[in-house]
Amino acid sequence: MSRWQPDPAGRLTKAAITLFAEQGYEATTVAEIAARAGLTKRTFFRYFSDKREVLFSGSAELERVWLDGVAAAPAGATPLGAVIAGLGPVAEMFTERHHFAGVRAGIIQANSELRERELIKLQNLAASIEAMLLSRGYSANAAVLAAQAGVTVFHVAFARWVHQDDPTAFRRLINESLQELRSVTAG
Amino acid sequence: MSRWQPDPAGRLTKAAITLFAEQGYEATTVAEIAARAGLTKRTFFRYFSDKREVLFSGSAELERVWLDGVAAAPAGATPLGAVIAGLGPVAEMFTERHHFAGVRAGIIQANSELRERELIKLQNLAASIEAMLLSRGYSANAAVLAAQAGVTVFHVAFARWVHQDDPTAFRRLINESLQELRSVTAG
DNA sequence: TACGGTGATGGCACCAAGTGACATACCGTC
DNA sequence: GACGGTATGTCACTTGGTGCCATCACCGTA
Repeated sequence: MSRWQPDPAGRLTKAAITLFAEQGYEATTVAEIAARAGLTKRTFFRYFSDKREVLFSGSAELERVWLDGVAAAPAGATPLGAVIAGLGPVAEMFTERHHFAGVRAGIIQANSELRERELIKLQNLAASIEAMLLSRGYSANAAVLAAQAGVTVFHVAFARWVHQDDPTAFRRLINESLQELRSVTAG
Repeated sequence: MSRWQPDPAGRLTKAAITLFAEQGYEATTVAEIAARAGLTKRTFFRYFSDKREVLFSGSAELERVWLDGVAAAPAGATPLGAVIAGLGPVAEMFTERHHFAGVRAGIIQANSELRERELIKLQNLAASIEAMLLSRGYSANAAVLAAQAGVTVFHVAFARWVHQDDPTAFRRLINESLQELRSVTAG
């Protein structure tokens, strides 16, 4: 029996999602997750700073893809235009993960601690986007609001996307949310 | 020495804020807060569901005042117009509490757990506002986005308000944030 | 004054999250 | 086959949070 099995973080994540889906987040202990992955509680906390974080390791990839997309937007774009343009690659990335995203979203929605963590991830994302917009030369005020508005559009569209069947609908839902935000703020 | 001193929740809140400001949130234990208020850890958790909640008991009042303000908006108002109109009474309410709000905001900003709790309070607020907008007859799509946009405007304005000197500037900052959101989403 | 009922508080045992210190196993290299 | 670095395990400990029951203060009543 080898102590050194490959991809410990991946095994822990898989074990955690299985157990959370089966018996709920609160009813699952870290020791249980670790045991299922053939590891110990102490090792779990070497890979994830806390119990919730095991569900959010993917947020780094979301941030990277989105920021790259914003950076690649045409120079003449409006600030919100650049943020929304960055969601193109994001929508592609999520298309293949519709089922997983649904399972994960179900787990998160069922627990308030996990919803808190999701919100702060989105807020950190907004802060990164804001910094990116500043580096593109937009004003500080425009950067704050465009980043917040963009994250709101993403959040609303994402919630709708996981609750319906077509995995390829994400881009359309983003455009719809954007138009709704525009019509609500117009005037 | 009477066991029954008045306003236990208020004493716990005051003790908590003092200790958090002095030595930080993490370095303060619940037992310490309770002892300072002349109570025990067990009693603390009878008044607050967890350690963070001691800083957020005021959010119920914010929600009540804001919702009442939305309900009192003229019938012909746009959804976002009604939400922003509801911020009038909110701005009045906060004006007298500028110093306290600043101390509290400093504590919250210094700790990521507390920022998480603040974000979910805002999100719950948005959900309540959304329900209120639905009851006023707006469409579901408009209600979601107007509630989100209104909370974003409040959040941005609040953050600016606690970082400057004039306690009466809240209403002006709300209007500025709203205009910035409008100009960012225009087009 | 005595009495009993009600509700708030204290005390205790307990579980789970999270951390620090140290021991131990694996892996490559020489 | 010895060696050093890195990942893992073990153990002890603190703290947040909860269930259970005892205890105390208050209040009405006789």
